[in-house]
Amino acid sequence: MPQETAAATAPPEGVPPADLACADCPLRALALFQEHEAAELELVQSLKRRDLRLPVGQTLIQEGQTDAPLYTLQQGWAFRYKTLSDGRRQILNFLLAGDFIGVQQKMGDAAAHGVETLTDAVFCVFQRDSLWEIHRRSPTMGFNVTWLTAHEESLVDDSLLSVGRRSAEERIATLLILLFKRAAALQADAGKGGVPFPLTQQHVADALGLSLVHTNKTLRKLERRGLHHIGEGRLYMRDVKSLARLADLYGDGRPPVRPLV
Amino acid sequence: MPQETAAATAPPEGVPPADLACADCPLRALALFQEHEAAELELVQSLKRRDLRLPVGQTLIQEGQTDAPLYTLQQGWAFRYKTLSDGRRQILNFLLAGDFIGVQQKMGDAAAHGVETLTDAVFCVFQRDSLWEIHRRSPTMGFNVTWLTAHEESLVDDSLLSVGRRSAEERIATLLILLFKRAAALQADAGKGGVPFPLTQQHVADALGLSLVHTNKTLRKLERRGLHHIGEGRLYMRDVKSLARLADLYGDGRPPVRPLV
DNA sequence: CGAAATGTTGACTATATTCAAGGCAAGTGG
DNA sequence: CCACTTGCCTTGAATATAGTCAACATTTCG
Repeated sequence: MPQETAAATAPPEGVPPADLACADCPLRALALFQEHEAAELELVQSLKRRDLRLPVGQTLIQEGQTDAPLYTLQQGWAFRYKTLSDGRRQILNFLLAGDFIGVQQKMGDAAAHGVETLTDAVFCVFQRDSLWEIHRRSPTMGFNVTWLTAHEESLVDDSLLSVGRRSAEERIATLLILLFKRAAALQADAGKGGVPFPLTQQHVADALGLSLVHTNKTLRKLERRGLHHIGEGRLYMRDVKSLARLADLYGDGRPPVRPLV
Repeated sequence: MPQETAAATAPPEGVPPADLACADCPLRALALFQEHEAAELELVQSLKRRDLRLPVGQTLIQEGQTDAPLYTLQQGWAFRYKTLSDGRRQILNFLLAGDFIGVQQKMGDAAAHGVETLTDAVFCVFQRDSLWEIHRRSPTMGFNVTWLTAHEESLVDDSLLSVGRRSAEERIATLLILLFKRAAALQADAGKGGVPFPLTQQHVADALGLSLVHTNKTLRKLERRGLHHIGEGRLYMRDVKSLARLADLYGDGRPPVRPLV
């Protein structure tokens, strides 16, 4: 991925918006995404305000924020999270390229969750009322938004099953498999040479409802058993079968072809 | 609630469909639900196939089922769940009157979760392609479906926070408060005399990712402390403040006014 | 009235947390 | 260039929360 060594120094946004037209969005070339009609692309294009570039570790949406716009994650990784007042944090799900962000805090409501970047990232920004405009002007795209929302819910469902009913080993195995599959679907080589893995162990712990220490020990155990390897910010699957058995996951698990807003 | 002693004996469906018109649906009288235009009601009416009555403990949608229709829960309680192959079960969320069911298993996909009744219940049945028809024929109702889906996701988000980061006591307190608020919003008296509580301790355990025994002990502890009382299938709040402090919940938490499909 | 489901409690065990300490790599500033 | 800090990873030991096992009480229901 020719990710520019983009100024981790440049503070908030910077960079002139050499925003690509939606029709030329490189994501659309991927088999993961549906083809959309010209009219639909024009609609999306007309609602898009600009690109937003954020460095690693920045907050895109603050918990409790009231006026957040809508975004599509165009490049990079991020995550949604909630925290308790004493600081305990739960990561709700990870966001990869193509994920649509902000449907939850509908109406003038406060965002019930925060969003933070895991890598340098680029977002397409839509104004707040675009959600309604999409439905009004294109039933198809409206349907797609519903689809994306339902799909994201099913990811959270999966996490809840993990956190509620799987052991630490099983949770880790599940997370590695699911993230690998999602990341691989965004690459041409389908993950032969590993996939990017920008999470720290703290992120893994916060996503799985485990402590940092226990996460570390479990991760090492699986790695020593030869099930996977993490290094230099990449994840390599060494024994998918064993991981899948641990995770109790079946099917090819290839992410379904999906719309892109 | 004039719930007929409906034949728990009558096996699957039985009962002639004395189906009420959507416009006369008693739910619409509640302040919890938005007012809808006549055209919207007609649309919903035209897509509705029939009423479905199920007794307690019946499966509405089986995990992995492929052809499930859409439903609106009209009366009674139910829940969504997932299981691992060795039987461990996680309840994803509870369904109360007005909840829309089945958006997740979009397309010809298999349902990723099951749905089971907690009480005798009545569902409005919509044919499979209604989801698209709703979007096509009414942007407003399409938007509403997106809203409902996003809203349900935010309930699952809340559960995930609980199960991932709250202690057993805190989880129970959170569940009691949230369920109480939802149930109270469906009653005229807003829960002064308690609300129905059809869950067994096993359901509570499965929703919170706890064992049955530990759930029992924690529930008893809170009850002995005078925070709540459960009896004869009803839940009474005795000390909402203490519960809310335990749960780390703020705001009036009154459920938002919502659309009804 | 007996069977089955649900609720309750105590004793024991285990998984996961907390505490503590140290290593390594990268970035910062003198 | 080199101390120094900071963030992330790693490990061992002590502790605690929650799980498992077992038994019995209570309620529901056929």
